[in-house]
Amino acid sequence: MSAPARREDPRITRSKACALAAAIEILRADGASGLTIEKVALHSGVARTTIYRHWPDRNELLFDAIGSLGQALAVAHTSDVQADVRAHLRELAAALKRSTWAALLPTVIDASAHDAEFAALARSFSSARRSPLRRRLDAAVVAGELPTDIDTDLLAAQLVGPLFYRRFVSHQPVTGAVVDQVVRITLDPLAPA
Amino acid sequence: MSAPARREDPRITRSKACALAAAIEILRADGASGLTIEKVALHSGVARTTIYRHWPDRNELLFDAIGSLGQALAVAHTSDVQADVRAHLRELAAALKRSTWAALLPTVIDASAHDAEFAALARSFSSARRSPLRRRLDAAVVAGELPTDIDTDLLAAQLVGPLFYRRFVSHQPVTGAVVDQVVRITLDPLAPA
Amino acid sequence: MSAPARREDPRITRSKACALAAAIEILRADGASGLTIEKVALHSGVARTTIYRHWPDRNELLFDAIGSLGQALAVAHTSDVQADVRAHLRELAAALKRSTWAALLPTVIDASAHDAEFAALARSFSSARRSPLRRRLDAAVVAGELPTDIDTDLLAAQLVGPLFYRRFVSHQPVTGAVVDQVVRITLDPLAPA
Amino acid sequence: MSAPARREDPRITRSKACALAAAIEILRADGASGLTIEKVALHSGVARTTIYRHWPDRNELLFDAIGSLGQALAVAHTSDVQADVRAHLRELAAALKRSTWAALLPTVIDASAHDAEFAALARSFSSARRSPLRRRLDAAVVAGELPTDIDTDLLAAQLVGPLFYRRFVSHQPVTGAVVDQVVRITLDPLAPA
DNA sequence: AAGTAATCGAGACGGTACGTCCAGTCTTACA
DNA sequence: TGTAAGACTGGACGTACCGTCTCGATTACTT
Repeated sequence: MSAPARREDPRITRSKACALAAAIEILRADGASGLTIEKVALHSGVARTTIYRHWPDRNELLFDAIGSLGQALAVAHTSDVQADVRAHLRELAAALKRSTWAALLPTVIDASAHDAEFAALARSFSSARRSPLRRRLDAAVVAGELPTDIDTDLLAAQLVGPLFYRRFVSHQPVTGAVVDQVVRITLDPLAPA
Repeated sequence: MSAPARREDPRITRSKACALAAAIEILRADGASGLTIEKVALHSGVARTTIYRHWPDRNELLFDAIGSLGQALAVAHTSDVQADVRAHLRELAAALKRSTWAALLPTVIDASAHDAEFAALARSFSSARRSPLRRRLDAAVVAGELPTDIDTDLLAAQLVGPLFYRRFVSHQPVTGAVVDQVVRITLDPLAPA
Repeated sequence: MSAPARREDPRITRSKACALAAAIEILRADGASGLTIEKVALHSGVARTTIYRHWPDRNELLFDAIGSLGQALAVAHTSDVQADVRAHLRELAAALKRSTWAALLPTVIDASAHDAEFAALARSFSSARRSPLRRRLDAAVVAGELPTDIDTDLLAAQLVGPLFYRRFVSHQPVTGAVVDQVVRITLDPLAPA
Repeated sequence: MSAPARREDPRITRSKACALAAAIEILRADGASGLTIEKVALHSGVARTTIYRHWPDRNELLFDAIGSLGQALAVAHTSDVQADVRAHLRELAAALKRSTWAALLPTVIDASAHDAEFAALARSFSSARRSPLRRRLDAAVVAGELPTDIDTDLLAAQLVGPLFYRRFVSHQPVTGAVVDQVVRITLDPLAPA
């Protein structure tokens, strides 16, 4: 929001950036359990000591590295909710399949179970990601495309939940057909007669 | 497939049982990241060496400890699918809230992302858990309570997915109202006219 | 020996004085191994950088701090060498027991073994300290109180050496009786008949 | 005294011996301040962890390394005290000049000032070294070669003290002439008429 | 009195060593 | 033979200082 009163020492900026980049790289390659301060120092050229100067411990670095990853997907606002939602879920399905974000989500989820800070991160992550969809649904309610007696936040969960479930719990593919059935069964009946 | 030529040495049985019990205990208390061979040895009285004799490494022990936990929930078979499903989801919601199984699921999910063996475990876990529900839905299709042109496996995911999503991803409560809306929106329209 | 071309910047003077004072303080409290640039900076309020500006490294600071400590003991010049020497050795014994100088001497000795500069410091230290005694002995030779065929420098060592030995090597007390026997055995037979 | 109830695990014996040997080697080369667990591990091939298993910290290892060094010099027992003492002091002078023991003595002395354990080591060191000389002097007293009203322990200090003083404090050479004057001035007058 | 230069504090940086914890392998001695 | 006990190598942890290095912000001197 507001610009920092004074700008950060460029050396700090540089060190942090280097370390973070290396951390993300390692994360991508070896997963969260492979993220080691030692390795980050080696790969980034930043001294171990310096890394500790900026992140109190391994977890904080992991946290930051993951935190610098989330990127919400936009949702189109045409006159057809179902089409908009379907398009969004297709993008989500693709992201779940390929993105680094999806690859690290299990780690975040697991860490959330034991660490309050991570839980907050995870929450903000998912709510930021969910909110575009939810806003679209709210708009649909306003537009009379959906009934008013409905919890749109939960509805959003009903739309994306099955995709997450198949991706992470049942380890089944998230195909276009899957998206289609989810959207059809969930939204079709809600459309005004 | 053939029965073991000789019954297992009772000492081995004992050592394994002790170690596993201690492992589960620790898992419950400190989470998966706190599961240390060292600690298991200490708490169980079984020597570190012995543990290594029965489990090649920490992960295998973790695997076994978690594997000895899964317990599928039964689904009633009355004449009312919706009621049966609703009851099942309520139990699931409760399990998600309180059970050790739910507490360790994130760990399994995370481990699955990096370890094929864990992925298999997770898959079998979830399919075993999902199958009673799926069988109930299949029965409903046969009974004409649900249309035939539907992927019941995916339908099951649509029913449980939102619950998992709220529990682990968005960290929102999984209340009775949640279950109700999910069941209503998903199954109501599928009921025969 | 020539006066500095220009007076030193008062800020430098102040910084040096503060740092040195703090260094001596720490030396007294924690011994030489506890003397840390970091601590000096903290205790003195002088920045670490500034300290490094005036002393190339930790050893130089240690060197200066110790160097600002030496203080030769005077020797009386009455007509009785033995009495004068005895009085001097008594003072020395007291200094060995209590003074900061004595507390730090082992450090100087040790450092001397590895560092030429320290060795020079130690040498000048001890020779400055020894010289009053030696001058008194020389005077005694001139006065005919001692034979002329004697190495007075070594004789001085024979007088003070046993005291140092007991203080630092054998860790035995240096009492008045000790001083008495040393003086008696060493100087008595040298007196003219 | 008593043989250990059970003999030590040969692996321990080996590890300790290797580490200690490397430590002494390093001590000889770099002095006590250069003795680093890291270096010992590297040079000895013994793992750092193992070293810590046997010595709680760097100081203990230093202690042991130095402690395994002391070796008292014998004193001859002919009918001539002065000659015996002179020979002994000559050997001592040589040891002071060349031996590892002498090279490390300043470190021991310094450490003794701050560490009670080291002080004890130093004391036992020097008393063991001094005792042969003292015994010789005692024998001389019994034999009537020396007066009975004399503290032989202090007399020993009077003989060796000047040598230590010149070696470590005044950094002057300890020549044969030095030994001669010390013996002559100290013992000559004590001889029976 | 203003302008220049020296000195200062604050603290980031790459390093070395510390002492700790745990992993996974191994050896020895006991039932 | 299997187990308990525990030593071993090895990797990473997080901490404390080291000595070097920018940076503005004073503070002293100079014209």
